[in-house]
Amino acid sequence: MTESLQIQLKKGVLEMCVLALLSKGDNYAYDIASRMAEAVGMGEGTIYPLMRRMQNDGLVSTYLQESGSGPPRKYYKLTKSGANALKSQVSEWIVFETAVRKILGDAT
Amino acid sequence: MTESLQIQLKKGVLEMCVLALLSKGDNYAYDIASRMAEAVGMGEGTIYPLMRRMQNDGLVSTYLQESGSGPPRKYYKLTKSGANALKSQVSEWIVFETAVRKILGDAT
DNA sequence: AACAAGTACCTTGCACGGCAAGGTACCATG
DNA sequence: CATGGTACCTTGCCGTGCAAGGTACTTGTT
Repeated sequence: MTESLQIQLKKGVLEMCVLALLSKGDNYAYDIASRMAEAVGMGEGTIYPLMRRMQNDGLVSTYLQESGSGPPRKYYKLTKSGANALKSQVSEWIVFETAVRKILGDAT
Repeated sequence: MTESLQIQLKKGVLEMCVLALLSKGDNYAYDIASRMAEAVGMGEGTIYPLMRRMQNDGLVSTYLQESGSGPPRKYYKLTKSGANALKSQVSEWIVFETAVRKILGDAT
């Protein structure tokens, strides 16, 4: 029950984090998943539906590239609309985080 | 689609916030909902299932009290287990928030 | 040649929890 | 007696992360 907090916390934030990662350079899902797994414990099964959604929403575009080790990688690249989404999501995040901090108050 | 971010963000955090509010004094659902609605846009329909869950989990206990205006209020009071849950959730939150901040990096 | 292990892609079914909308009932004011 | 505020609660829906499973290519080991 307690560990479900972390699961729930991720919801909504993961997309923003992926956008932020991509803003620093194109990347492919498997690598994104690895980084996110380390940072916030994201599972691999999460990334592919997420990337698909983001592509459908026009936030990213894709291209294939050979890798030398394993199957070809599908790279994701931020679109302008994706960059805008990142900006607005970051500001929403900050508002939210500030509100939470205020509620927690001295409980920290 | 963008507004779903805020919805998703709330998941998991609301329980912690309610615990934090209760740590400052007993309160009843309707008032908690009003405060949370102002702070993070929580809907009223969210609070009752949440309080029920928290009671089932032994995080809060309840008692009734007349109100003079409307039906009697059902006050919620933090249990020891609830106070412990608050502490651990807050530290999880801080870890999480730090991780997110790190990923966002200079995107802020 | 055969096999495991690593990389990299993807899908299916499930569980959780917030929300909108709706409903009940009590009290005061007009 | 009707309106509006307080305060309780339920139902059904939807989004999304997860675990588990599956494919296929490459490299290293036996």
